[in-house]
Amino acid sequence: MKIGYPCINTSIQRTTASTFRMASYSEKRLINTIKDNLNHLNNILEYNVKNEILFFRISSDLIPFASHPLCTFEWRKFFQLEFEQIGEYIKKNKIRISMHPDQFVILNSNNNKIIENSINELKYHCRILDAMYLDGSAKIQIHVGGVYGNKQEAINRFVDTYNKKIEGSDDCSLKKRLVIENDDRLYSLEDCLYISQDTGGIPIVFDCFHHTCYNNGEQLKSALQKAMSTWNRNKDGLSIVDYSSQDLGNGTNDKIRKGKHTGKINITSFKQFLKETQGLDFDIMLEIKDKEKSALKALKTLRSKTSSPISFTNQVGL
DNA sequence: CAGAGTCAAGCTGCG
DNA sequence: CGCAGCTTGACTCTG
Repeated sequence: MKIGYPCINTSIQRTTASTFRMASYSEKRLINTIKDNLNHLNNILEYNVKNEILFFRISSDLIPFASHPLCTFEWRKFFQLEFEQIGEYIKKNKIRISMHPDQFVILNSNNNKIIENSINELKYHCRILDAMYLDGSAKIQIHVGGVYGNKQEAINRFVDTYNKKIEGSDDCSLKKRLVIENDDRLYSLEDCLYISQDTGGIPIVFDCFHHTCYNNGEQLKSALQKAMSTWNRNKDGLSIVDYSSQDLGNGTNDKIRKGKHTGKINITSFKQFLKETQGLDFDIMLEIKDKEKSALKALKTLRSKTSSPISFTNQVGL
């Protein structure tokens, strides 16, 4: 079991800008930004290894405008050496890597142009992981998409796009990396399981918090086991679980939307989660605003659990 | 230099 | 109908 956090490290000072506006686009600016971003990624990974955080989600902003027609620069070729070095570091330290494209990636859109743009964006994510020569355990996770007034049709469109348009060639390993995640309003775990079957087994990232927002009455552990059954441990690595909890606000504002992520980890809830899922092994991505701070706390909690007389079968580093 | 306005991209539910 | 929310505010202009 590894514990990780997404995209940003709040403890590492950064002086350079990580992205820029389209109006400021130039090849020179692009190259400089990518250089800084790769350097910064390297610093984060070193921080993580030093602190034994061995799971990390790489930001989709690593290469600004990568899937935009405006960007014709061959960044993969230009930075091949840097990508390989980072990849070596990742493999040497057995770091788990994932990516999560943003909300604009919609494979079940009823507009072909949006599907095309989405696939280009997915290919961009895939090229990063391929450039680092990471295996199939380095995943790209997306949501199923919109409902458009008819869920069954929307699901069918997702399956159709996946089966016909997602490549699985050596050149682009997208199919072996792509995984779906249950969301908090539209596609439940049950919907995802249905899609997994129809796609010949796309793995499901179990988002624990989303599951509490939207479910079909399954208990946590059995729900998690169902999601885990869609993963092939040899090809896909350990199952990934997204963990967060509800933002309860500061007491003065009780209108916080259901589904909003919390600012920092609640250790009592986290312990409860570990207790309820005892006996299962998976990697946990903490979707929590204070990032590495919560990851450090969670790791400490996990360690104290594993070394306590009440033996947990979850073990760090497996 | 601080604060406000704006930023490539989609969809949904709320007020 | 505008806006917040989504994995994350950051960049850039104005005064």
